[in-house]
Amino acid sequence: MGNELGITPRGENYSQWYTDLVHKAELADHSVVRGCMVIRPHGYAIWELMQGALDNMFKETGHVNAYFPMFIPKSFLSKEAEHVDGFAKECAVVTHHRLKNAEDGSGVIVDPEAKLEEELVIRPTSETIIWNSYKGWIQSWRDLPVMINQWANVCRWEMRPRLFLRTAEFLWQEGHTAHATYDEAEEEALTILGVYKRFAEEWMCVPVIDGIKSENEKFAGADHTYTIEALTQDFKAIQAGTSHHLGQNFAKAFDVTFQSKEGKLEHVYATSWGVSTRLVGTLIMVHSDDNGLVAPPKLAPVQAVIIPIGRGEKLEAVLDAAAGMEKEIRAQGWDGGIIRTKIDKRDKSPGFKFNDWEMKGACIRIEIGPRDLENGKCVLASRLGGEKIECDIKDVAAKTAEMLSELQTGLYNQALAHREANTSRVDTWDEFKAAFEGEKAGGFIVAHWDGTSETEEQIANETKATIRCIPREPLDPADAEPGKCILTGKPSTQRVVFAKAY
RNA sequence: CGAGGAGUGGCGCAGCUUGGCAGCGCGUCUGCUUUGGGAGCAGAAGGCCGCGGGUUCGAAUCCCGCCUCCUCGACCA
Repeated sequence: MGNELGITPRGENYSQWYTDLVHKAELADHSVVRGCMVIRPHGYAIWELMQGALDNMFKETGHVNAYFPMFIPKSFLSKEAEHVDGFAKECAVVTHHRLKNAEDGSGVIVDPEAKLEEELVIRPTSETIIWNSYKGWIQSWRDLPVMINQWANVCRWEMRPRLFLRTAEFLWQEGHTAHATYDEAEEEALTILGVYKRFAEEWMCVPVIDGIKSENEKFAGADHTYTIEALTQDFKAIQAGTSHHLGQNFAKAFDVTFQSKEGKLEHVYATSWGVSTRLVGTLIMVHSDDNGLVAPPKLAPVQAVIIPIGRGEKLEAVLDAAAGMEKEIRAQGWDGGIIRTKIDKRDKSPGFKFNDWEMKGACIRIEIGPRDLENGKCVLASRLGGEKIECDIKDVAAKTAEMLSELQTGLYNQALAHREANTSRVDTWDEFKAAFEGEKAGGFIVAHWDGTSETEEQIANETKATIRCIPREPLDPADAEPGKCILTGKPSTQRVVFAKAY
């Protein structure tokens, strides 16, 4: 830890800052199980808000929720060759179904007689088990499209976990759709990409580049993969969401066919798409500061915190006023809901509470004490900027709502400015290498590439930078002009986005 | 899997070199005073020093074996 009270500053050790913040803001703990985390109520509240917003968007675009088992027969994984290659190395496997007491009294052991006939893989993703079901549900063009989402946990046995960003078990949503035509599946993949981009930018205040993954980086088993990519404060890219067009790969692997209007038997076209609790990590990485969590108002568990100041008889009057304010602020509403408001009545000093709520990312802090009460005033401070402003008590609800709106746009603008300041174009290999060397190096580097996997691999080997995506819309019109590959000098049709990634 | 580091009250750590009453800070509990940027004083509770073995009159400390975690690599839909 940086010191007893605060957290390690970002400039001193960014990784440590992130870990300190997650702990001190009470978002999550490391579990006793390696690679797994305990998501604490304050962190889970952010995830619930994300779920709520995304779930609405999925339903508005025609999807329904369902739930499939977490255990997948091992044989299912081998049905799609690329898919198993992509996940085999990180699967947890269930081999037995019973424990028993050891005969020597040393404790509990796995009962060797309870071995499963077919081992079960704990889902790293659910394509295989879901497509097994779809086979039974889809016979005719009338059964299509199938547009199902599930909220679930998945397990990927990662070698190097990091709270929220990469854990062995994580929470996510995964959408799995089936369509009659390639074009329809393509439209679906892009619709979801749009949902993800809108969620990142409008809810999380995180500007993202949306684009298509290179062959090296695409999902195992996909025809092609779309992604949204964000930039952190330490100049690395975070893949924040992906939407895959699976073509007919899984339909062929699981033999899912339908009779078309013309009476022909055809394999269906598929998509899958997901975002995970990694979004919580992304949120932290993009916005938070040396005083703790900075949460965008739409996703902040506490949008306004009222801190009553005073003691004895005077405190009673202050608490009365605070209760009245809380009621008005909630009723005021913002963004189509109540303003999530809390009065901090803990027996702690005001200074402690100020710091504590900054750590936990409360958007607006409202101070009220005897001094204010006499004048009919209170003091407001936004989590961004933080300067105190005086406000009439009668106006506090309206002012709070106004400040939430300012914070929501302010955070987005700040993150966008950071991304723009750290997005650059280079045209020579020396410049390119230099861009990724040293402590503060990185950011998005927009450069020409000859389109081959070999070149991408060589670039990654020498610089650790990978192609984050080929943007759907050029970030700058000139990016769409042809040029020469940064490494090989061969012809390139357009610039692509490179970065070191989390 | 490779290289480093660390396991000692709830949390963070010192003590180990040179064996001799298990300590400190934070937190917790009690009381009094305090309250506009992490309050003060007084008192209290709380530990099988990661596990197993060895050396010794005596081991947190020395020796051997094992386990776990962290950091940095490698790996990574």
